[in-house]
Amino acid sequence: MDKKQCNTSQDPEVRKGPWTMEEDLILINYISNHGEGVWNSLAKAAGLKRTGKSCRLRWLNYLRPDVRRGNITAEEQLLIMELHAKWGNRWSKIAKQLPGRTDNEIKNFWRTRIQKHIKQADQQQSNSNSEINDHQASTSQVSTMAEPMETYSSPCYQGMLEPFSTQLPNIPDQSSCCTNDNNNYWSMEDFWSMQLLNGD
DNA sequence: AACAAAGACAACCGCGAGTTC
DNA sequence: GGAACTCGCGGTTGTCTTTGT
Repeated sequence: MDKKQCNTSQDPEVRKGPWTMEEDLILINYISNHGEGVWNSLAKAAGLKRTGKSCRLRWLNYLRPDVRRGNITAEEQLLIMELHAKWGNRWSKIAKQLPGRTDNEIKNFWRTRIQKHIKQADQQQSNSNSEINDHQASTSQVSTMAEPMETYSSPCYQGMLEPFSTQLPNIPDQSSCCTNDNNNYWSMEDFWSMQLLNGD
């Protein structure tokens, strides 16, 4: 049997792309009633025209009641950077050290925020040290970052930590940053409140 | 006000590991 | 023992939003 078949079905019935609120509700209702199970069967049993894989991802990254959404705090940023230095791109491993955060969220955070800063810092560094450190400044660490930072000698990481660490005294309250500042997200807490009220 | 570029996030894909039969 | 199947991970792409011109 072709492994790909279970992942990328040719079935035109299989939906792709952004999840609708209705699909989210179906998935939440099904899991709250039956629990998590074999995802492919779950998708079918729940009546969702999605792959099991898609359902799993949606549940883990977005719908789970313990998922924390919203800004990553300075404290978390520091922790991510420390753990990335230790383990490299082991996002799921890093995510386990950050309760409520998903590997996908951390991965995206790293790519969009931290790599940008590294790139900038690296450019500044290479500009100032271009004559001295040609071989260091021209490494490909920004493009992949696939290895633990401990293997890198670039001083840009040192500079990276400072802006975050200086923010530490002003770490915002996590509960407020996750709810009040994200009006464009509909709250999963609402769903779970509804579930509780419905006695499900 | 309209458009383009950049940023941020959600979702998909391919692959390897683990499990079941 | 090995084929079939599922799960989980990391990389990549697509889409929506925000910002700048």
